[in-house]
Amino acid sequence: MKKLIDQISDIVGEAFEKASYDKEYARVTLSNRPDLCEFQCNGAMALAKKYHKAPIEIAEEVGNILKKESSCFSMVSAVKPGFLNLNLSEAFLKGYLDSMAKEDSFGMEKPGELKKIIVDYGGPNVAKPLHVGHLRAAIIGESIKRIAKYMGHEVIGDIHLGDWGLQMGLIIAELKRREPGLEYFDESYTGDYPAKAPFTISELEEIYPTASQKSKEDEVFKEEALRATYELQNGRRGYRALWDHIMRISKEDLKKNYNNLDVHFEWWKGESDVQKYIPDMVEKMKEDGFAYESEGALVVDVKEEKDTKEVPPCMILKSDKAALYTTTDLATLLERKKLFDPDQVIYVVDKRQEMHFIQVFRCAVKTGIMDKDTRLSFLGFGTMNGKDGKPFKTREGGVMRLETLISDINNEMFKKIKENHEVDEESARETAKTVGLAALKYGDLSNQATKDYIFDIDKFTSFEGNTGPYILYTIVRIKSILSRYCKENSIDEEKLAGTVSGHGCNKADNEAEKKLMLELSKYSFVMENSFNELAPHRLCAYIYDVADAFNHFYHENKILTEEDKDKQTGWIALLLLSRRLLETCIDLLGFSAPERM
RNA sequence: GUGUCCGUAGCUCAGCUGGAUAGAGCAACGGCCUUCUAAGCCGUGGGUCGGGGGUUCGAAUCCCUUCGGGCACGCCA
Repeated sequence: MKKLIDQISDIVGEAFEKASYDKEYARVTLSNRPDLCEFQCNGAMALAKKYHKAPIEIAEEVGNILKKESSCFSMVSAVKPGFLNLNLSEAFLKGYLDSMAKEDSFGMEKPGELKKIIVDYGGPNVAKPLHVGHLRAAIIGESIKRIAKYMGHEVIGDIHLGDWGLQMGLIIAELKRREPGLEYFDESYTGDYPAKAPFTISELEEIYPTASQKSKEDEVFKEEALRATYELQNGRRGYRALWDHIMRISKEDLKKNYNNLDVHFEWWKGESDVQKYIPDMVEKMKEDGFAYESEGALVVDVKEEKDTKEVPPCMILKSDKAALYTTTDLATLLERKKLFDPDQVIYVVDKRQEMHFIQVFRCAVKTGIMDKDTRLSFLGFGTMNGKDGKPFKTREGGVMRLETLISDINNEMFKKIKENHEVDEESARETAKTVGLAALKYGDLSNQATKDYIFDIDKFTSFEGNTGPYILYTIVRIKSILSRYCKENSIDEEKLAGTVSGHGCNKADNEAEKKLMLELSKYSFVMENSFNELAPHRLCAYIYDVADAFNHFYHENKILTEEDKDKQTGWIALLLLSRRLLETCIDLLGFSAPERM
């Protein structure tokens, strides 16, 4: 089904043609003056010069044709300089919404070309707890992934673990100092290693920062860590066994934490998975003449003529011949090409890494790791700041763990729920979790991803105004009316949609009802837009508008006590559509609504 | 220094490929609960869109310049 705005543009376009004007100028947009009209076409003003005619004349001409020949507008008027103002007829709007209600995805057309897309988000390091720095990648990435899937693309989310390199050596070295007697450190040991790890996740989380700090102060220890890293990477049995333990325990913990955020990855790949590609990849770059030595390191030039600034060469190997971040990212692309052959890879990463990814993308294309027509997208997000405008910290100045943040929010929500209603402990806890997650995610996603934003726990948990809880509250209201309606009329709730589908919505008979219907009709337009721009905040703004329109409608019309049963049925159909649409949208944002709150 | 992003109401943010009187939320003030959840609704006040030029019939939006801030600029990830 064509988007409403396109349908109208087509109709206006025909009128343009009939008046022998170029129909390219007939594009209709949403009105920026809702007090004057619902839609507008500004084409007449742009055409004036071309046809040497006053814009208002053109607008009037086209307007007259529309008035005569089209039944889909309830108002057509040409105004002042040359605006063509349009209001949709109630019958046309009803027809459009009824089609939306019947079709999959509310009639949104799938893109002509379905793509294979990898979304790279997450990027946590093993053995380190998730902290607020990981939050944005998880929230934004998950939403982008869900939206892309919804559009019909084949999408894979990859966590891309930081599970290789010095950090692992540090942990092993520190462990060796603490418990040198363990069999993992005995090189003559040939038996099987224990199935149980010699540490818990909380010990692991303490070991890493300790070791990291120590390596900065203690040269000898640093040497040990480097050596352990080297030995691990060269397959020392005991170290490999320890690494396996670290990975297993960490992944388990990560999974638990990401599950709490309702964030899920299709691939749990990491840096370690692609090490095997590196030697051949580097060798080929040398053979093909792309990689050369510079200041002892192996680099590939990636600067281009159109650059406005200096783009340093992409470093493949350090002067000590060790691989680095860039190398691993290139090898990762190589593997992705091999395993999935994506049309697009979207990196949801801190925007400070932009230069690095420019280098990697260019190098990958230049050296033939990726095809030229594969789209490599960098979605850089801004920093999460505290109320003081500086990077978010705990009161003590440390990094706040994600777990702490989530439980703080949930507790605050729980308190609020208990204050508002009499509910039992267990269901209040459950609701608090659902509402808390919505508050957190909506608070993040409603801001433009690329900008820094102020993370204000008080604001998010106050849940008044433009917040996740407000959206949920609206949905809960709708659900509540629908279930009462079913009870009063002895209808099985499951079958309600079928019962009213023949009737459909009403031809709006009041301003509030029409406003809601108009908002709902924008759905496909907004959805496409937020995918094309990788902008979940557009979806947030939209559902806020829908919720706002619904609440207005709710206060203007008493649905359950309406005596005109025909009208009431139409409203129920409208509510069903509103609920389904809102629930679809919040699912794409990564949260859900409770039954009551 | 070079590059890049940002600067919109007291605060936090929107503003679609330039369009008619710049919008929300919070905070402030005033209304609305015997009727579908008041986590709601309605209303009032609050802005020379950092400054200055330019392009255009028309600029918060495009270009230039200037001021202020964030960030990035070869062996960390």
